[in-house]
Amino acid sequence: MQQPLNESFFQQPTLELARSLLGMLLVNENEEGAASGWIVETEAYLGPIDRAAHSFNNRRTRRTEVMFGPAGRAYTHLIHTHCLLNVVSGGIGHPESVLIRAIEPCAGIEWMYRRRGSVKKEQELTNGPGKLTKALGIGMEFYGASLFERPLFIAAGKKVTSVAVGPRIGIDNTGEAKDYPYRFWHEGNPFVSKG
DNA sequence: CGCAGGATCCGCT
DNA sequence: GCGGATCCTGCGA
Repeated sequence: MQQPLNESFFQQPTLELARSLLGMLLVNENEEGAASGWIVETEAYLGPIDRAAHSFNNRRTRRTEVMFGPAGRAYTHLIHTHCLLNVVSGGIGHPESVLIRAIEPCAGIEWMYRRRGSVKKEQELTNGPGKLTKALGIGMEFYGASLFERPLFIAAGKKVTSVAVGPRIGIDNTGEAKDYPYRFWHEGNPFVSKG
């Protein structure tokens, strides 16, 4: 049984947190058991100065409210028909977050296949931000939930030695912000969404 | 109250 | 590789 990380893990600058999250284990426990995967790809969103972030210019609405709270909570939001999972960082009053873009399946793989429906290859279960939330059964009901407490939490995983850095994905129409090197991934891992 | 657009995925070519 | 699905959020009137 995995143990959640201490809350203090999340008390670090957002870009360092995005790097530190690589290799950590994302776990969701429910009535069926536990499904989990190692984080292999993340993206940082630095609110006030980052035009690509929902919290750009400190925009504060019901949707972005949780990012103004303490670090270590979950910021979930819908895009098209999918749910995306972010880790809130930056501390109180600093609306920053880290998007979990891809994970490598660890436990509960059979349930992931069941939730993902027609997917046949293990690689396609979790190699995208909308895919991994569906595979793990994460939805908007986790908005604001603490990621250092069950049932949805982050635990110590394996050490990632080879880290690559580059621009983010899917945000082409946001001026200079699209070129910021805020994306981190485990180099060579086949479960990364691109590259 | 209506409209424009988005941190995506999937199927088909 | 490309285009459509599909629906909520934010903003302006």
